[in-house]
Amino acid sequence: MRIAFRYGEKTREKEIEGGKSISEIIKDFGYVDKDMIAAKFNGKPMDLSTKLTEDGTLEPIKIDSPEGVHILRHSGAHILAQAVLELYRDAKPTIGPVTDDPPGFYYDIKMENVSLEDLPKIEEKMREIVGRNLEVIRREYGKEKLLEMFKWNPFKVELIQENVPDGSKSSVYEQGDFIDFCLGPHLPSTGYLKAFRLTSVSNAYWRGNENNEPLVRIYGTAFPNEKMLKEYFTMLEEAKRRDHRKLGTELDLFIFRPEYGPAFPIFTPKGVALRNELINYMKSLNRRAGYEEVWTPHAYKTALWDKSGHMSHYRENMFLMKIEDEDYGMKPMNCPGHILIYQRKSWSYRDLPVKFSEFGTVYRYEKSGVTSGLLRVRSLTQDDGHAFVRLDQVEQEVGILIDIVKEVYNRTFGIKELRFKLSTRDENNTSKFTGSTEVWNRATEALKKSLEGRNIPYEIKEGEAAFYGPKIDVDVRDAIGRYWQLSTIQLDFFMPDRDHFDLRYTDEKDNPQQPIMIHRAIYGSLDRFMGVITEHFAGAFPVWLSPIQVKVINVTESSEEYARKVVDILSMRNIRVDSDLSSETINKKIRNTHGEKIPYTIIIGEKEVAGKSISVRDRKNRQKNGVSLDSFLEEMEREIEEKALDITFCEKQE
RNA sequence: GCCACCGUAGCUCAGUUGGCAGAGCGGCUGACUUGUAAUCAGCAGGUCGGGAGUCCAAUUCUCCCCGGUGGCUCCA
Repeated sequence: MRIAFRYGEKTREKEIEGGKSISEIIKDFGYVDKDMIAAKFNGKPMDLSTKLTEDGTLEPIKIDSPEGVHILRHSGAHILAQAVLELYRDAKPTIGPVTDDPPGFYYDIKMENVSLEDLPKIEEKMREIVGRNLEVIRREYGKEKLLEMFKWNPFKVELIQENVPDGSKSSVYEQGDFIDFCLGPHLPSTGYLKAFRLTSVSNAYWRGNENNEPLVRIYGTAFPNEKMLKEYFTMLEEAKRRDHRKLGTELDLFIFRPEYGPAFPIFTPKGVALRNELINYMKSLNRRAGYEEVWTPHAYKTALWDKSGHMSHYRENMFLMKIEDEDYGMKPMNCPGHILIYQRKSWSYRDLPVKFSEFGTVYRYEKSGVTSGLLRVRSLTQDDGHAFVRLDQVEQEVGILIDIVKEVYNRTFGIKELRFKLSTRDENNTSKFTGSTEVWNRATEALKKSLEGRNIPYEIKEGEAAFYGPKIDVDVRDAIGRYWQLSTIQLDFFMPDRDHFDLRYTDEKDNPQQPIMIHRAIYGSLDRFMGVITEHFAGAFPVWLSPIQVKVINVTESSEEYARKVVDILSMRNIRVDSDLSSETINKKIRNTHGEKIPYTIIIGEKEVAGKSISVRDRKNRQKNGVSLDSFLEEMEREIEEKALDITFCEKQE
């Protein structure tokens, strides 16, 4: 057979006798590399032990390549399962995949519960197995034989039944006494797994369904070398320091009182300062985009929620109550309120689009297990808005919104990593979606065009549209690498229709028409957004957002009066200023102001009093002495006005 | 919601054969008057998440609640 061998830029070709293994063939080419753990044959990853019988191209897979790491981790999962089986005889491994996010692997195992303290023991057993350097052997068997081999493990039996067609063969991987039903490929031997660690233990259900058997999920990760493993854990610790729950407490932005309201955030003065800045900024963007601000109540009779469809589609997430023998519901969404405002008069096609915005606080019952800090809560304030548009206006309106999303995230907040998702109707299951195919298609096309016209890469999530229309969602990562949905742009043909609110406008031929509603939020939820930016900035907010923008500290009592004067001037200029004029040492005061991540600290001592000046220190430890208060104010007001991401006063030349 | 782990002062955490509850930070008071990342001393602060049980005795053991954290199909 004819084999081409490619590494790097070079390709060589040779006639090879059929039936030789990949590692033998590669050796024939004179290639030796101890980091090679597998190879691609015609682009498909395979074990080094695979025997080739046909022509093709071979390429080595090195342990530090993306494919190599994947194989490494997959073998890590197998070694984990082997270790568990050696320690817990009754354990029954189920599935053990590689995960990208977090980078690593897990194995779901039916076994007695283990805690974090058990992990070192399992890890040690894994090291022992690695030390044995067991050869990893791939074997193929027919379905009957596989079922026989795994009859002790009902989960594997189920997997075999499901994945191996009758009469066909599939593979298992064997290392020492351990054997697993698996497609592979894997490391040549267990000794290649050098840098790994078990990270956590959790719980999952067979096939992710809570009605199925609970399984113990053990997480681990592996890297090509110790150095990369260490770096990964350093990065994780850094992420923990950025956790908004920790920073929120330290910086005094919000509190929770779970005994009175689990997952109901309470915002303190500093948190509200930040929140108000976010709100004011979004209000200006909304005005620019033609949204008129409105305000609607927090509760309505359920009659409204019946009409909007929430009572039938969203009931289990609603806070319901009875008042004077009438049923009421806290609002889970603002849209019906905005519809009432639309309905107050009649509209011509010339009036559209009609757009309303509201910082509307909504209440949603979330299952207790899914709430998380500010990122998933039960009372949240949306920067909500609804546009009532004609079908021919959808593309333009959505385009305006996408531009705002980009401006807000990329430019103003410096968040580059956005994930756009287009959720569409599942064509094979149209029953759960309302409206005509034609309208769906045209609307979905309009969303696509708005994205593609701006060269925005996006994922299509088929079947994940809301029942009332397709949508674009934007996700952002948190400190631990989890994605959270923030912005959303949703099309809705459902609430305006005859069965619901029967919205109208009059077209150019004097016929009644139904507008399409666009539900949109840029921050999504202010609460979640605050959590995300707290982690993004690691609590060191740009000046315009900082709850405290400047702190004034004095060196001794003799400079107190002058310091107070500086504080007064700053606060008259609408700067959020704090001061520490106590008898603590200057060292301590500086330390504190750094801990509070305050952008600028003004230091007042005898020299400043004498020179009618100030000294400014920023949170990056830079300092400018003896400058005028005016020049500082001017620069700071510029930073606030421009929403500058960086603090630069102290780096400017005199 | 389900499962695992966890719950001690405002915050971070100690506290083992079950025997009167601790530290640091923060707060308050006083002394000190300090020039660039923790001055010193004293004081206050806890139903050991809540309830029930076992025991002479429970923060500690058992059970039930309430919360928090992580996870709940990235398939073999």
